Amino acid sequence: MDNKSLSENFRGVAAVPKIVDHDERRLELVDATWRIIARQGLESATMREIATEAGFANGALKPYFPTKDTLLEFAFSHVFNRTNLRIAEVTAGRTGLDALRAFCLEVLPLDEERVNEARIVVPFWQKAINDRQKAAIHQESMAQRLVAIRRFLAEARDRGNVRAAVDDSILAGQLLNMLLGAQIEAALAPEGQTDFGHAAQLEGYLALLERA
Amino acid sequence: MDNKSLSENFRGVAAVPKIVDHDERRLELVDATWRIIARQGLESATMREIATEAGFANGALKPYFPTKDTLLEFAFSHVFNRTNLRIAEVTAGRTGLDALRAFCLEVLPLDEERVNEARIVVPFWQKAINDRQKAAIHQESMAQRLVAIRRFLAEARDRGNVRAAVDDSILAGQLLNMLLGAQIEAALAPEGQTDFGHAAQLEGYLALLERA
DNA sequence: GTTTATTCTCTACAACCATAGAAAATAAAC
DNA sequence: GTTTATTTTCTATGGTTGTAGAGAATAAAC
Repeated sequence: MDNKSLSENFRGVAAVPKIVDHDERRLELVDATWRIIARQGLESATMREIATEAGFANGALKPYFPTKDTLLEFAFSHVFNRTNLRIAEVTAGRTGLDALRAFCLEVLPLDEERVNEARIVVPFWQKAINDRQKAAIHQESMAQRLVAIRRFLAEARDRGNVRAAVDDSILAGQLLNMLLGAQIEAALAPEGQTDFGHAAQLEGYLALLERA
Repeated sequence: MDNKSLSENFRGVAAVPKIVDHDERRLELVDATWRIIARQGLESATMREIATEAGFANGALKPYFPTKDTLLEFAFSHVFNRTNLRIAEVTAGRTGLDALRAFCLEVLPLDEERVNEARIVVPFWQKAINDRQKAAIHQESMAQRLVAIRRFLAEARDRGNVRAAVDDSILAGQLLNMLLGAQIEAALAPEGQTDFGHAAQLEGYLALLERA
């Protein structure tokens, strides 16, 4: 009853009026949640506030998310998935250092949208510290990114573009942590600031890989 | 009346009984807060819980911290100060890469105490996103650390131990972000895990600096 | 023991929260 | 218009929180 899927909603046989696409509505609600957290912080993301932001009254959320925790988990997952999709798009067709650069430029908080993403992710981390399920969401994404980075590094090494005398898995960990740190810096910066020198840090790091 | 300082408390002249050292009590309360956040997370750090953890009843905190926000801000500042003091101790008498290594090893979450510190810092970041005053605490500490890192790098360069063709201020930013990222990884890891390969990442990074 | 200033406990309160569910509104099908 | 299943509003409830303040407990000084 709760997890109505797309196909169930569009049953054209029975003469039953059904207007809302549940999956789509869930995304709408997640989007409203996202906006509130980015604008006013996690503590303002109450069920009432989310409902209002999405244009509904208090109780309208329950048919789509049975509890607040369900909603938040879905929302956080969605942000990670969206970023991962963007990464996949941007790195498609690229290899080696070129792909690695595109990957990092897509994750770094270089514009307002990704600074907002950082403002979502940091509250998520706080929740994940004491919630194994949320921590797993993070760890899966990170593991996935580590694999991608290592693949790009291996390609770059084959081509002679990476000569660093340091193991690739260590380099990948360094880079991933740099990206996480950049998100913290961006999330804590005063409203409106978008340049933190992160692009230069990335180029500098790639230069280190080539020369050493 | 609220901000009684050490000196005011120890007035030996008037015949007034006064038992509690207010400054010391504040530290006790901050310590209790610290333990709760490390053990159960920020959301469990209610005034009641903190009072109980410190061995008092609900209302006993108010004479020492007028509001919860005052307490939290003091607590977070204290964690930063403690870390900065440890850094100062450990780097005293060292210079160059040697000092840089000691600095990083002191910040990285390499043992349970510093993993707990990470579990304090991440919730702090979440609060700081929408609180300019708390964000300033973070930014000051980071600025201070950046200066220290740059000094060590300059010393190492003078000695020929750093040959990277990348500006020192960029290197410092990279390293600081790596350290922040490491704290996130540690804070989100399952209870008890203390090895994340961060020490190897540090050695790898220092190797990059020497060779490039 | 009495006095006295301080410290702490305890109860109370108003605000806010997530959640539940009854009732109203809605819109397709006939 | 009527029926019908769905969607949404609205009100209520139980729990938790930060904060306030009266009173009890405490311990030094005499």
